[in-house]
Amino acid sequence: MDRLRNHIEEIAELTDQEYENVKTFFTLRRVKRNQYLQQEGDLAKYEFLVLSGIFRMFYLDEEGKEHIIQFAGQNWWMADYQAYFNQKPATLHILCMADAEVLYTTLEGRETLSANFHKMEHFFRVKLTNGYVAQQRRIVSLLSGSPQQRYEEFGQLYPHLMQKIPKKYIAEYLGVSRETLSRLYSG
Amino acid sequence: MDRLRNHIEEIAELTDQEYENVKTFFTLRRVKRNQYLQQEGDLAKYEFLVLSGIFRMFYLDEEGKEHIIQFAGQNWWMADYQAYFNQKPATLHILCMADAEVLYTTLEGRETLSANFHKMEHFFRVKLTNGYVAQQRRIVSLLSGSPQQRYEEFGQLYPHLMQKIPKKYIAEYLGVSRETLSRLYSG
DNA sequence: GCATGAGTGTGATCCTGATCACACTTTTTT
DNA sequence: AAAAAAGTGTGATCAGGATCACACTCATGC
Repeated sequence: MDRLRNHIEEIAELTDQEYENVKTFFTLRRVKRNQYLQQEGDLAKYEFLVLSGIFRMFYLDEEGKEHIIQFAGQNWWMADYQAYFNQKPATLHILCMADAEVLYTTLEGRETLSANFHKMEHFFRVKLTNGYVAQQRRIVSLLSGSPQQRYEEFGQLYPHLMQKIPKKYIAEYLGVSRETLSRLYSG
Repeated sequence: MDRLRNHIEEIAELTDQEYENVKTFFTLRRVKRNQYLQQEGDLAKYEFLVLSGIFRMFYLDEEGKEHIIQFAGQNWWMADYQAYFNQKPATLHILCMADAEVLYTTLEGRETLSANFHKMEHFFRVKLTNGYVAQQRRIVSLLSGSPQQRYEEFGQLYPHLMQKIPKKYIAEYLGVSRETLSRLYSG
């Protein structure tokens, strides 16, 4: 279970003792394909670090259409953060797309770790920074790019996801119908 | 110039001595309407905390069309963070829309403050958290909302900006033409 | 205070991408 | 191995919103 340690130490080195303490805040959970990690309406009590497998997090609109906010593969963190940070019911679903293992923690865990270990606060800040930048880039892409451009950009940023994930869902991530996406390369 | 202190202390209390040190990392700059704080191609050396005035940050596409990533009013932080964190040339423009005062700092400033003061790392983490949540919400809105819904949501979230900012730019923020936006309420 | 430019409303037309429909393939499940 | 379900390609049609054009109002800067 040192995968957690390796992951953290990409950003912040921990002593053995520190790590022993840190790891008590995380719990392992195995999830099978098509299981929900969270559904709309559930209290967003946890956030997840994906150790293996793939997830998608999406908003289900009034017409029952999915809009994918995020995919998450190995070493990605994932939560409906709006709900999580306010400890409110989630508005997003998190669904497993390939058998997975995740570590989960609570908001209290995150905040306690941040308060007790400057290193962990640093770790979370850096992670958040990266996430913020990725989202800013995505907003630019959604506002200004054609479906074509968005698709190509996705392929460049996430080549591994491109292979593993059905085009259908990539379309939902890009905000384009699957038919239109299909015509981008077959047409 | 205690506006900085007040702003920080909404999240982290500082001793006088700490604050004296912290403030040396910030510099004040006055900016007039229609001045650029940053243009595409400039090294993204600074990030900005707006003390007064209003800015817009936008991407200028190949056809010369603006796509607004963010507005920033009092107490908002703003930068082309993708460029800033990598110390690369900016791809976004930052333009003053109403006479303003800003404090600016450098990436080195941010990182030094974070390393030297756990409190400041906390401050930045909390700020980033809020920004991350706001962006996640915006992505949901862009993916799933009609222009109508996006417009209403904007009005609810930012009533003050709604009043002060020409509709034209709100349209650019929402990813809708100004004509379409106009017809949403006049039609 | 006048002139220029910026912002806005509104009609007419166009076009990109959504939707609908269906056939075919591949993967999962039992 | 068969059956069900999920994913994909592609044609036909539709529609939401973009674009173009122009008139009018309101700031703003000289």
